[in-house]
Amino acid sequence: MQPTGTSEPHRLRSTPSWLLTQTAAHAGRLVSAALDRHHARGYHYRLLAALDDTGPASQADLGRHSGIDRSDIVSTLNDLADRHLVRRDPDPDDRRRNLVSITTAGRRELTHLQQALDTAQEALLAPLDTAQRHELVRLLGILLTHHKAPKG
Amino acid sequence: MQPTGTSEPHRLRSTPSWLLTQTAAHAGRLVSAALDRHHARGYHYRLLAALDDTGPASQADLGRHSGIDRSDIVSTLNDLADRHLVRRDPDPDDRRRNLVSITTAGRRELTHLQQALDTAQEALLAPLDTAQRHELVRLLGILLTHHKAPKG
DNA sequence: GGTGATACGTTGGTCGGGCCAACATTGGTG
DNA sequence: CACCAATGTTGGCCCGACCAACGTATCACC
Repeated sequence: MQPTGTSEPHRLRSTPSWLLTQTAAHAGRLVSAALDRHHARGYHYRLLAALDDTGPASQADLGRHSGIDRSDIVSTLNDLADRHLVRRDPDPDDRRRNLVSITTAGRRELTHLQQALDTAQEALLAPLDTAQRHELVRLLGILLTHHKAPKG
Repeated sequence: MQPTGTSEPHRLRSTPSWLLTQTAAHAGRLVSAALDRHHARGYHYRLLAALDDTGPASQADLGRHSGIDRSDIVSTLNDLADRHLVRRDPDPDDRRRNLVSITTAGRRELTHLQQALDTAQEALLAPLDTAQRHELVRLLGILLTHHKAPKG
């Protein structure tokens, strides 16, 4: 691979943050395309997934769980509620909170999104064998854990 | 990994694209903060780095080289030119092209940005040992190569 | 040599994800 | 009771990644 025409500067090619953001961009394109076919975006999936994992929860909790800002939760939830994939009921025990729960249709939709996502993962990781995939996930997991709990 | 309080859904935690985009987000925050101290953004660094690597080049070539859209090259180059970090001269051999070259001040600025970025990389990769860092870079490189040359 | 396709720089948008500030309401604690 | 913290919501901002369109210039082909 000589400096033939159009490859990245080696300066960037060996910069971890560049590799990360670029690979993430590719991943994002695959994921967006997959979700788009179901008229959904990343936030929609994330919220449904979080909801399915935790059961009914307040919007603030959902936000913390999925890494989405409180304010972004609102509009995403509006979308999902409009399509009846989610229900928003006042929490009787704390009138500040909304108790958000996933509906049957929501769970069904989540299944579809999940399938689409799984396919996208496969496309993303195509050039890696099983061991490499696990190693990648492991390394990324270490980084993620480290940078989200800096207090330790 | 028990459902302890406020961690991500395991569903997401084992999804490569999620790990990638989240880690990339953390990386992006570190990098942005580092560049911000020099009043620069990612595009500024990328362009300077590409320019320093390739030598004087047309905007289109710079775009291909750095993965930045032609249209975004324009405004970024405007910024850099305003600060005299870059020069834009008409290419005598092809009057469609601008020949963009990095100035001495630009090269000096690039050095500063590079130092800031190196520090950010270190912070980003802190929890990984040397072997793990290399492995991560290697795996990401494989993915990147694969997804940018789908013809192979 | 003329003509049609292609490349270039530029303008002016769009979109998604990640943020932040502010405010009213409600809850807990001194 | 007074105060502070949390919640939902509105309305904004930024950055990176794109896309369509246009005028100008160049190239390839007949």
